[in-house]
Amino acid sequence: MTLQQLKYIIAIENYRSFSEAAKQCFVNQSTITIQVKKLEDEIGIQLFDRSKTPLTVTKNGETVINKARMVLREVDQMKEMVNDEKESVTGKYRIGIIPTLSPYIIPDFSGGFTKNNCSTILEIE
Amino acid sequence: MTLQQLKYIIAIENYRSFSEAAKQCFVNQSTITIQVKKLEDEIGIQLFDRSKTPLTVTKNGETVINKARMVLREVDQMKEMVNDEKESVTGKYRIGIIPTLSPYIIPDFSGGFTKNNCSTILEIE
DNA sequence: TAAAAATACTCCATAGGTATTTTAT
DNA sequence: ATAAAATACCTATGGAGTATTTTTA
Repeated sequence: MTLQQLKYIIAIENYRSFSEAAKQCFVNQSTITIQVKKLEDEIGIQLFDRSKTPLTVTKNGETVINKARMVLREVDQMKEMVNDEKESVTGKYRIGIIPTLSPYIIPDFSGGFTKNNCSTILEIE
Repeated sequence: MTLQQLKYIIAIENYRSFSEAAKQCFVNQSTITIQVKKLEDEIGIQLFDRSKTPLTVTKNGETVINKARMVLREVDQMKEMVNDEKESVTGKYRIGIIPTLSPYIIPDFSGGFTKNNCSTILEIE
């Protein structure tokens, strides 16, 4: 099972079509066909019923696709959390400055340090 | 990002060692090294600090690994749900039988139909 | 000096592409 | 007849293995 396969089956459910899902995922139709079949083989169930047009999602398919959405949501959250943490710089900073000048030189950091305003500090230092 | 890579980083956190994680994942150490580096490159952060022995997990690493556990948990739940549904057969059944014989032939289905007891019925039919 | 991780290759499994055939409206 | 899915075949990327070198305690 790959995260790509999960994206594919979600797209298929959205568009009720292998061809359309392929377009939306920027791959060709045979890729979708093959990857869906691989996933179906791996978990041992049929996800879609292709005997009609448009295709239908099987009962098991609904279960799997709903969970697939949750999996990909977790992955997205992971990336978001990392990006948030990447921007915030943590640790201790010691700044030496003449008291009279400090209000003019040191900007407002009440919002916390970020890579942007922190690089400024480092340059001052 | 692959589900394998997520399994690798979880194993590393468990054992605080690339080599030991490799053993537990039944791959060799260079595979772990390379896959972790690929993941780190993809999400743009360092997950582990290798400059010490045993290695340490970075702050961002903790975040990612915790989320990785949640992702894999969702995947496991997906498989469980599918297996549960695979065993239960749904739909309507029509059984013809002489009333006098029914208590002797038709077993107890109060627990619902499963592939096991259902195949029995089909043979009777 | 003895571990653990990084590096340099090699191999091959497979994701994805192209072209064509089959199936369903 | 036409659009969609399946199939056959090809290519190339990358996951994993082996061997070796660099680190760290």
